[in-house]
Amino acid sequence: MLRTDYCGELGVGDVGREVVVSGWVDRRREHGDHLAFIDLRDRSGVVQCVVDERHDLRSEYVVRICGKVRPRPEGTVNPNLLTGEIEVGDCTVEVLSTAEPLPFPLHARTEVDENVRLRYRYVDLRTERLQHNLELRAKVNSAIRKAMEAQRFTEIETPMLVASTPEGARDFVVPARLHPGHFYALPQSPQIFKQLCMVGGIDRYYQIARCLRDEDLRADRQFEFMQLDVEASFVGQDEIMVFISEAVGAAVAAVTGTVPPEPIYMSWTEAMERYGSDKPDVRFGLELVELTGLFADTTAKVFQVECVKGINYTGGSKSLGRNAIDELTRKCQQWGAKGLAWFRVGDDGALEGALTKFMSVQEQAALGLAMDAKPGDLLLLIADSRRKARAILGLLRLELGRPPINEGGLNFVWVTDFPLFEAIDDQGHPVAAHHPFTMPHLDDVALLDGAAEELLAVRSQAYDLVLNGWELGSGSVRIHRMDIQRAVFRALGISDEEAEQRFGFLLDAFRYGAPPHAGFAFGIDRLVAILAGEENIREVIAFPKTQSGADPLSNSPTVISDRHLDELGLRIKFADSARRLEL
RNA sequence: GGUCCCGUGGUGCAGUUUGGAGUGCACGCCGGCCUGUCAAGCCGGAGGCCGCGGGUUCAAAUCCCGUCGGGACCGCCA
Repeated sequence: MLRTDYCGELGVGDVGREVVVSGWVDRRREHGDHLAFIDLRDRSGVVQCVVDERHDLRSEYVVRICGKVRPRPEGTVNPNLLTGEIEVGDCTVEVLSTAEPLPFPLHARTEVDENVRLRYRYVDLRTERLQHNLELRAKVNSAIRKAMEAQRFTEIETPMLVASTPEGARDFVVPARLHPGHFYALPQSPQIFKQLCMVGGIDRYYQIARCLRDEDLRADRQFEFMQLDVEASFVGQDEIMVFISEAVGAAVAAVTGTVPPEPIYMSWTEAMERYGSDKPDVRFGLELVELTGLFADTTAKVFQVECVKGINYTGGSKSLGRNAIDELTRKCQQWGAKGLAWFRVGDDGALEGALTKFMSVQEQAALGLAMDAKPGDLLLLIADSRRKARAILGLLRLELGRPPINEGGLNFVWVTDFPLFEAIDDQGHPVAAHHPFTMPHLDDVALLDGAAEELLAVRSQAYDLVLNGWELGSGSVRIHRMDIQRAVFRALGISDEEAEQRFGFLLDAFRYGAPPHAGFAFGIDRLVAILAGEENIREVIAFPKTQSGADPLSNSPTVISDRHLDELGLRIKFADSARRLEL
């Protein structure tokens, strides 16, 4: 027998038992020929085994140890170890597998280079950090499934090889061998299929679905990611938010043991005005202050713009020197600002800054009052279009005050009343904020035939769930009435023919009895990362890719042979030297 | 497409500002000693294309240009 018990689960209750434990040699402490302590590690933890005879045991050897559990002698109990009250004595050791020294230490007291960690991911997976994170992830998945099933949702699997759609993110594409010159796409999300499920009478669909988007990677974005994907018939926004809150609450409870605090509800406009972001991080202040009215009659040219907003960086006048402020200015410019207007608040409460000479005394006083300026504060202002001023101050706010992801508890925010269209493009057509099947607010449907500016005022029945400043997911009530769908397409500048071509099969389906329906999807990697206190979703994914989309472990992506290409009817247009070298 | 940070024995770092022999620290590794340790201890030892290429210089880890790799971010992600 290879094992009777897990190492980390042995305790005083096992004293006297003959046990067999197997695992990796975590640490060894040898005292000559007749005494050695072996910390044996498996997924459950570590137990000390006392070996009385000589063995050539090295770190990370895989061994099987038979022995008898006994209490540790007086004075040798280790309170730092879960199994520290006992040890396994009278051990016989069998080496199951030897091991070369690891490429990096498992008990790193500092971070190891990520390239090395990924190249030897199978070693990295042995660390307590990743073992814990992956266990946590499994608990989240399990809790979500139970919660969705309890709410009478049915798990449905949708295809991985789907049709490419021009909307949205860049598709990953798969050549169709049986149809030369044709391609499948890997799904960005099961969006259309889950709506078809509603037409199909599934009523409540869910799936923990793999989604793929060929966009640049970030700390919170991988090519592949997992979503809890949900769609339900005969319900609206409020019911969906309850379904999702239940699932997320169950996941949090499964991990932390307590239900999360009630979410905050906030309109999109409020989020943009107060936090400069549609994913507001409400864990800290530094809220944006509206100043446009204050400068209505200003003679200062920089403030004669659509919008002036600012942040009072409390105490910033003392903590930030001129270089630091210049650095902030440079960042704001990189984000698209023309500049950053700033004022120190002097000990007497008066504003000091390059722009004061263009401002009246009244303006300076009103600015100080509006921003609740105290001596030592630093006032940071952006004057620009409303859209830019909000966005840039939103980024500046995070730069100045964002706490680590694991601080401040779990702050869920439902952001509601997103606009249906987020901007007007070069051709004068509005750009859909969510997707073109999103239901407008019924009160705003009449505006759909209006001018471009009116269209931007159309609210949608779309909603996002935000946690500690990360967008967890988004959803919407879908259009199930052809007249409204046509009006939205018309507003988007999509002709009937074009709509038929692009979304024909969905529109066809809607002709045969489509129930009112709504849905949501949220990113499980992000939820797990936040629950694990990780700033980066790579830490909660077993085999992630680097920022350049490569896998140092398996060396993907790779070139493929010419024979392989021929079979698929493909020819490489830009063959670089690397490709020629490898083949 | 763009901005910024990093690259030095297996690992983590210092050294780069102000050029002067691969100079140092901690961990790991190898050998020896050691019967109650637990990040064991003590003694000894091995291990380097300073990411790569070019340039400046009497002389480059150090300065300059390019390039590759990793990371953070902007754009992008309906």
